[in-house]
Amino acid sequence: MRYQKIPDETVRRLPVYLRGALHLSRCGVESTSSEKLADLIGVEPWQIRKDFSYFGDFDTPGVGYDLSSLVSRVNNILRLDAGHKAALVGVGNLGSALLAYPGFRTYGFEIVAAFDIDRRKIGRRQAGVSIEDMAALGALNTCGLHLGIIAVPETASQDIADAIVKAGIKGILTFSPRRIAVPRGVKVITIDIAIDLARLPYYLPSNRR
Amino acid sequence: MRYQKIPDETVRRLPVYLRGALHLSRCGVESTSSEKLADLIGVEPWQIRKDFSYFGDFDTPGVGYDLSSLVSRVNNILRLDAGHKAALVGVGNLGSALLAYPGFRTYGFEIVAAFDIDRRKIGRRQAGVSIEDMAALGALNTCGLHLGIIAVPETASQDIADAIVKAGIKGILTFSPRRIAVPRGVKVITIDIAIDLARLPYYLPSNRR
DNA sequence: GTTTGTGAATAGTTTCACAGCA
DNA sequence: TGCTGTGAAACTATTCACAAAC
Repeated sequence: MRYQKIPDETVRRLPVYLRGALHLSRCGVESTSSEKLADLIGVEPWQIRKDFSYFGDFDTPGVGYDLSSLVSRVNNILRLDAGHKAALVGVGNLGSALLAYPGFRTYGFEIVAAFDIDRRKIGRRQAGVSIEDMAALGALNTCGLHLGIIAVPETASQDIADAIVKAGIKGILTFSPRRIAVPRGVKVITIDIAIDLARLPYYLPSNRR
Repeated sequence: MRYQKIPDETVRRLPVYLRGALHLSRCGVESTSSEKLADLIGVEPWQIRKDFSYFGDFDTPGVGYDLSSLVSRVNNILRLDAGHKAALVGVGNLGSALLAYPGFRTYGFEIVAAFDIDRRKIGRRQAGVSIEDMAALGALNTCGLHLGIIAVPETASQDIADAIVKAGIKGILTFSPRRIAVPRGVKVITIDIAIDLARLPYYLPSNRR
């Protein structure tokens, strides 16, 4: 069933499977089944099998998944195997937390550059990265970076996006809830922290449903 | 078309519409059309109309949406109109950023209690909230709080979830990527910061699709 | 026996096109 | 005329059930 469109939902779940597989691996487990993995991460086993089936040739029936080949296969599909360097723009409260966040490493990401507009922060080092002037964003060009993380106030996010796209960034993770417009070929993923909380009350007991 | 199952995807989009409507409202606009709102937030107009149609009686055809009634209607659907008080557990890098995050207010949320395990933090005030000992989590019971935000290290998240559920929390927003088991009737929403970044490379140009 | 891979059935969501109201 | 509300069509994703592989 190779060579057809991969559902976006499948792509969204692959990192979840990857995390589960890495976790088991780190615990010394060498192979697993769709059922065990599903239990661990909280999905149904056939969902995992179906998702993997889009890519074909995952592993042999009857035997389960070999964790190390599973990990490298998913890493390869997601293009994570080479590792990725990212630039962070905005080193405020959230930006600082992101700089220190250990979870990026799980997927081979590393924040190697940070920019801010605040004179008092420029030149300082934080979590091993030195904070540069936003005006120097253009210099990204030469670094082989193609991922940017935006953690600036809402009103500035479009300007920053324009600047980093000009500097060669092809993928943006933004924490600003405002929509940002980018040219074709640039992919934006938005994490809006408050918006997920906003639908929690709807699902609380005693709701009308 | 009232009184049928509301799609989860619709519920997920309502806060987006709400934010757009609030934004226009704050800019002095009094009414809008599905097309203008759609343009602002980056969806298609029929999506908005369809989503609203599940709830019936939104506004009169031919005239557009009155913003203030739109806002109060959506607030009411999402059960945001009474406001919500939340407790934060874990005041590390991320927790501190969340305490200072202004975006929660958009939806009527307020963090009114914070807990940490670190003796040096307990008793201090941060962003107007005093940090309490995690051992005092049980005292939540009496506060009329039913939302909890978990920003503790992965390994501790299940214990914290158990503790706050015991203290009466019905809705949890967790930033820990590990699956949390909760009793029926408790709703968990997970924000996994790194996992969204992990699918960015897949969508980058030069991928095999 | 166990476990995967996958066509087929079911469920859910998006998109369209247009009737109906102001 | 302009815009919403919505049934129906098209599309996408989930779930099942079981054949094939070990």
